[in-house]
Amino acid sequence: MSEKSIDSKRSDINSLKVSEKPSFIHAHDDLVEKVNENMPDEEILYDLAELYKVFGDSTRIKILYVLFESEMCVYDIARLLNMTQSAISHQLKVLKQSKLVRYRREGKTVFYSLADDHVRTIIDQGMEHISE
Amino acid sequence: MSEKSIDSKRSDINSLKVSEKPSFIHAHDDLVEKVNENMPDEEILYDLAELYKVFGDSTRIKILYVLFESEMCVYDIARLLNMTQSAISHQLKVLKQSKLVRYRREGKTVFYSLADDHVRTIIDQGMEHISE
DNA sequence: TAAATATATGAACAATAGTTCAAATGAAAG
DNA sequence: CTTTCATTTGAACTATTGTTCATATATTTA
Repeated sequence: MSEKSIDSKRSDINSLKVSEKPSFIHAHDDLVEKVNENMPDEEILYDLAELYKVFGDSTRIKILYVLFESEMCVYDIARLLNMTQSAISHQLKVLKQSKLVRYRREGKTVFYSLADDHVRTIIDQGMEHISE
Repeated sequence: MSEKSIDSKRSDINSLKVSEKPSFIHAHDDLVEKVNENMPDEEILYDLAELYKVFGDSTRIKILYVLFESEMCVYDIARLLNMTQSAISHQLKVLKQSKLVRYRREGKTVFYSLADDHVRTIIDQGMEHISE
């Protein structure tokens, strides 16, 4: 259980009076306080982690890579990745919820495509990192 | 079980002869074939997903945000995030293994800092995405 | 309306992962 | 070399998650 409390806005180290902290312990109060002030809200950091979770599965990464090149229907994505249509559909749902892909219906077929260009940038940077 | 087979290099849809595919099913063979040719190797896509998994936890995101501002020792990070020192140490290990942070020892204390600038770019892009 | 195709969904199962707790290292100071 | 502080590590527990299987929904056509 890692994503438990998203209600408390900030860490509360600053709410401790200096006098309550054991003085013999190595600690850099001024630095901690300064950094703490510049931290984004807990909720934003949580949402950010949720976004990266979506990228953190190789099936979804493959789907995104496929959509880099062309919009594609569910059945073709499944063939291309050699996976069941159900598995792909489940993952497309996740991608849809994160607004990373969009879709259009054409008769019985649903075509998926990339939602915006952040996806490319994020993946490009990741590629650079692992290529070092 | 999602990250099972990393040995097979590419999807094998193209190894099916056209005559073996049921003809009544909606499919776009030429498109699938073309996209398949441009797909990176399975292993690379797997590593990429592994990298994003590291970003996909709010504790680790917070640690990275802290290190944006300053190098910091384990104890102070734990105080700042209001978590146990052990939990932080476990997560720092993960970040270390992905080469996202580095550390230097000074006496009993270990200071952690960001490894390179890809981290900032990736997180900045993620921030942009969720801010829309 | 019934049949066929394309996609979506829900429950179940197995595997993964984050935190806690206890204990082990590592380094400096007495 | 024993004690103290800082960090690391391993095992256990729980929660989360990706796939499968069966079934449901949606759209077109006979």
